[in-house]
Amino acid sequence: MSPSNTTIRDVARLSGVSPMTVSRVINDSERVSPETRRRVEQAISELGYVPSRLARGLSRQRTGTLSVIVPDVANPFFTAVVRAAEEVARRADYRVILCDTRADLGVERDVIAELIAHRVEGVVIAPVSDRSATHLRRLTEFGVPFVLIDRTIPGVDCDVVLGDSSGGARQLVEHLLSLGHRRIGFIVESDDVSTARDRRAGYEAALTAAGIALDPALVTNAAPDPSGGSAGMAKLLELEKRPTAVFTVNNLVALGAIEAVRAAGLEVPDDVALVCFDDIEYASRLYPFLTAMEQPAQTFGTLGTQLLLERIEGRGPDRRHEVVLPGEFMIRRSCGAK
Amino acid sequence: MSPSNTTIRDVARLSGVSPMTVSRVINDSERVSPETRRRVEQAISELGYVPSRLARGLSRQRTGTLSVIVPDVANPFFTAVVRAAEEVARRADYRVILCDTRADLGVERDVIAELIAHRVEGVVIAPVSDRSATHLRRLTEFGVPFVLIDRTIPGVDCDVVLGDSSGGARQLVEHLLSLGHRRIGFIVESDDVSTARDRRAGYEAALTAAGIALDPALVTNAAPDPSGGSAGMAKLLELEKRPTAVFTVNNLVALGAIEAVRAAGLEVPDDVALVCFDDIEYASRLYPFLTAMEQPAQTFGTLGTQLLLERIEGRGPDRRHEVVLPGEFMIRRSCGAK
DNA sequence: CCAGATTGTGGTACCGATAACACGGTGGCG
DNA sequence: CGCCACCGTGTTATCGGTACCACAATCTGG
Repeated sequence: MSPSNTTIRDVARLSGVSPMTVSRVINDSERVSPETRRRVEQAISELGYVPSRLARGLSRQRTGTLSVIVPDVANPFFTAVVRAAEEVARRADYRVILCDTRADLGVERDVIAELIAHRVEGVVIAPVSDRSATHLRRLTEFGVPFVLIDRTIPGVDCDVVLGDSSGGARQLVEHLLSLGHRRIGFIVESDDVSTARDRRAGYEAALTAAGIALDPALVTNAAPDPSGGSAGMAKLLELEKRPTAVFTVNNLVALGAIEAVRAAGLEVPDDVALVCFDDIEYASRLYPFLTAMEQPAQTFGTLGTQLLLERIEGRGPDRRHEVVLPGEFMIRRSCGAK
Repeated sequence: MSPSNTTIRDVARLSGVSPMTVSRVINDSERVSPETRRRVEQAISELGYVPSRLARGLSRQRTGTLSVIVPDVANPFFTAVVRAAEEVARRADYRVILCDTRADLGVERDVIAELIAHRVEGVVIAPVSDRSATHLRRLTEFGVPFVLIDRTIPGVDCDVVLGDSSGGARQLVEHLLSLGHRRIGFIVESDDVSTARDRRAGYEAALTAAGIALDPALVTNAAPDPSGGSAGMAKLLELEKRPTAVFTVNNLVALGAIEAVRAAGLEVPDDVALVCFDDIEYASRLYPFLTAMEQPAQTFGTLGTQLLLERIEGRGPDRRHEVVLPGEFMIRRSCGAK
C-alpha cells in the first residue's frame, strides 16, 4: 500500500492520539506536549505520511493555488513574467497553474471557468483584450482576486501593472523623427487591447508634436505575432509612398516585419528603419539588432504576484494599485542610428 | 453572497431534488429524467453554481492536475516543451502546475513534495540531474506516474522522451572535423546529467573515429547557462594551444561562449568556430547564426504529456516507452562553413 | 486552599462532493 | 395476474482534513 493512502487517522492510531492532535502537530499549532509531538512525528515518518492539501483545502477553504494566464508563454516577454511569478508564488508557498490562452478569447473563458471550479485563490492575467472583461467579471462574482499585467481594461476595477506604453511609443517615434524620418509606419494589433491603443496614442502624439499629418495608410492592423508582422509590413511596402521607418507594437511583430522586408529584397535598417516594444533578450545578446523600448518583464511578474498575494491575504490597500513601470530605451541597429 | 459559496445542496433545495440527483446532472450520468434535468439546470444557472473540483477531487480521488517541472522555463527549449505540454493537458481537461527548479536539486525536492501533497495525478519532468532519482522515487512510492523529458536517469524505470544526444553530438563534431578542425573544445555541464554524458560520448566517438587523440584540456565543465558558457570559453581561450572550434552542450552555453570570444577581442566563426545543441528560435529568425542540432522541443512536450496521460488512465503499455527523437542539423554561420 | 485560568487532548460536525446501496413505481412477459 | 428487470431518485457513509467546543488536569494567585 502506497503512503498516499495513509491518512491522518492512520497516524493517529499508530501514535495513540486523536486525529485532531495529529492535525495540530502538522500545523505547528502550539498546545501539543513535546512528548506527544515526538510520538506523532515518529509515526508520521514511519508511515511516510503526507497530509493531503486537497482535504485541507476543502476544510479550510484555501487551495494554496494561484494561476498565471498569458496569451503566449513563448513570447520572451511573457516567459519572463511567468518565470518571475512562479518564483514569487513558490516562495510564498503557493502553486501556480499556468494557462496559455494563445490569445484566444474562447480559451480564456474556458480556463477561467476551470480555475474557478478549481478554487484558485487568485489570478495574474495578461488578458487577451478588452473583451476579456466578461470573464474577469466572473472572477469577481466568485470573489477571486486578480491582477492585470501588461494590459488594463477600462471599467475593470483591480490592481494593474503596466508599462508606459504611450510614453514609450512616443519616445520610439521621436527617435525615428530625430533620425530624419517623416513617413513612419505603425504595425499594431487591434484597438481593443490597451497597449495597442496607448502605443497608437504615443505614435500619434509624437507625429502631431512634430507637425506631421497622420496618414491612415501608414497604420496597419495585424495579429500580434510574427505572421501578423510579416503581413503588416508587406502591406506597408506595397504603398505607393512607402514608409522609410516602421514602429511595431511588439517584438514578435518586429520579427515578422523584418522577415517581410528581407523577403522583398530590402534590408533593415538601410531601406526601412525599425523600432519596437519589448526585446528578444537572447537574440540581442547574440546579435544586438532591435532598437526597442525594453520593459522590465520580470518586474511585471514579481510585482503583479506580490500585489495579488496582498489581496489574497487581505493586506491590500483599499484603493486599487496602478503601477506603471518605465521602460528602457535601447538603441541598436534596426533603427539605423549611427 | 458570492456564488462560490453555492453548493450542490443549494441547487438541490432550489430544484426540489436530492444533492445526488444534482450530482448526476452535473456529471451527465444517464438515469435522470429530462424534466428533472431541466429543473436542475435551471437552478444551476439561476444560482450561478460551479461545482467544486476540490470536493469532487477528494471524493473521487482525482484532482485533474498534472505538473510540468523544468530546470529553466526561460530556456527556449523548455519554453516550447512547457507550452506544448500545457496545451495537450488542457485539451484533455487537466490543469498544469508549472515548476521551475532553476536547476536546483533542493528546489526540485521541495516542489515534488508539494506536488505529492497536492495529489497531482502525474508529472512531466526534465530532472536536474541523476541525483533527482531520490525525489522521483518519492513519486513512485506515492503511486504518481511521471515521464522523463530530455534527460534519462539510470535505474529509474519510467517512460522517457529523449533526443539523440550522442548521435547528434557526433554529427556536430564530425561537421567541424570536415571543416578541417583538429583541436575541438567542448563546454559541457557536469556528468551527472544524461545529455551531458551522451553528448560527451558522441564528441569522443567522433574524434576517435577520426583518429584524433582526446585532449582532456579541451573539455571544460561549466554551468549550463550563459555565464557557464562564458567561463568555459574563457578557460579554453587561455590554453596555450587553444581550440580552433568549440562544441557547447546547449544553446545558452553557446550564447555565453560567444560573448567570451568577443570579450577576448576575437570573433566567431573567424577565430573560433562554434556548434551546439538546441536553437534559439527567435534569434535565428532575426539573424541565422548558431549552427545547431535542433531538437523538436514541442514534440518533447506533446509526446511526453500524451505518454503521461496514458499512464494515468492506465492505458499505458506494460513495458516502458523510450522514445528517441532525431534532431535536425542546421548549418548557419557560427561554424564557419561556406 | 479554592476559584478561575491555562494546558493538552478528544468528540462531533462539517467542508462539498460522490459511491454504493436501497427503494418505490412502471412495464414486459409467461 | 404475478414476478422480475429496470428506471429514476433518495439515503447514508465517506473522501481527509479542520473548526469549534468540551473537558480533565495542572497551574496561578489571593
